[in-house]
Amino acid sequence: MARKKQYNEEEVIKKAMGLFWRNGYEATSVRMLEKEMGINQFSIYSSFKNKQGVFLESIKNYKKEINGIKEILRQSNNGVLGIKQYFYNFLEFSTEGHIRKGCLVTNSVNEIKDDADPEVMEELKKFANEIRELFVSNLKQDDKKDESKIECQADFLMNNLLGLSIASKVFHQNQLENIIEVTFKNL
Amino acid sequence: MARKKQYNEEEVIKKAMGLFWRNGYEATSVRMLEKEMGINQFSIYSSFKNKQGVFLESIKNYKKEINGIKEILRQSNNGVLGIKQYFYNFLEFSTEGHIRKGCLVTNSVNEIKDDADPEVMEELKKFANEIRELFVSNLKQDDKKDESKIECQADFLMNNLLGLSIASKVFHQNQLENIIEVTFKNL
DNA sequence: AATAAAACTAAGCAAGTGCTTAGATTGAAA
DNA sequence: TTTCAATCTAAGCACTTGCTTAGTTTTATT
Repeated sequence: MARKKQYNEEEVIKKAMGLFWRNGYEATSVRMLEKEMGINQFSIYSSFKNKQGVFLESIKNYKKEINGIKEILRQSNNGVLGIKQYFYNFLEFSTEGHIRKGCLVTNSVNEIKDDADPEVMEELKKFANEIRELFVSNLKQDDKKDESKIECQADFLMNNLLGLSIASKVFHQNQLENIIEVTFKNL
Repeated sequence: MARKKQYNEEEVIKKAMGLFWRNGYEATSVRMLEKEMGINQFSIYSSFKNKQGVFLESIKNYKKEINGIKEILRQSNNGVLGIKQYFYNFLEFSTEGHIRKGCLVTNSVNEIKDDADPEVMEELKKFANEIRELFVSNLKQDDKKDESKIECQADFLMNNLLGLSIASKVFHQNQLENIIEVTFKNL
């Protein structure tokens, strides 16, 4: 007794995610989302409540895609080397054609004002910590490291991952590879 | 035979810089600049041409303030240790009250779209490379390091500096200190 | 005191923002 | 085949954006 949706919500979110990733949150207008997602504003608002809703859903989708990479590492079970591989994957992942997009989460952390959108910020912090925990569990796979050293190294690795997202916009490919090599040299 | 300006351009730019730093480029409107700088829109446009002009001038001012720190290090002449000190200074510098603002340049690199504002982007890249060169010259103060190793380490250090700017918004103070310690542990 | 150029104020412009709503279209159940 | 709620389109809402302009005030020089 009703009409069927003419679009698939997951499909249109993927497109929205791409736009947010390339463009940033604020710089992406609902009109642009309309075009990119290929659906009318009304549909956007009825499916995702508002622009923030589209963004939160985009972050969820991003998580899913990242989880794909994470899973590979978790299974490989080779500690620090696994993390290093993750860094290289990340470098590829954050590049589209010749455009370096960085990491959607890092970009957003930097853009979104803590107090202006606490809900989104909370989501982003959670995400960053999930990756950090992944690093911790991988570091534990290598023997003879005490707990506190592992925590420090995880922070250090996160810092370099966050940095790469920005560095990728300013530095050349070979510099980015240098960075990864030096980062893992003494771990 | 003309009226005198009722404001000092350097003074109002300092205020503008603070606002851009806290708020980001896009999120700062000319109306907000009016209030913060304490002058009328007309004056803003006649002194600095447009919003981008105010921003470029703000970056120059930021450079000046950073140069203050840089000079201390240059004179101290103690290589890697000098850079480490710079990192700690940066951490303080990027904090105002309890609010972590990160680095104005890093924030901007992340926000400004390469092709949308190439002029600003060029300025930011130059700035990043100036700091990198400072690192290179400090690294050379320590003996027995070959050229290529120094270049790699400079990239690595820049990556950690860029990272800190974002990490400071997501992690706690002690984690930030951990990061610096691990970064310099094996240099 | 008269002049005129620079600096000021404040109103206003077109275009863009996030979001809503009135009305036409669809399509599965009655 | 009729019904009617979900889905669509497109126009429009109030508000903000960067920037301009008409008109007033100031002030060093004549």
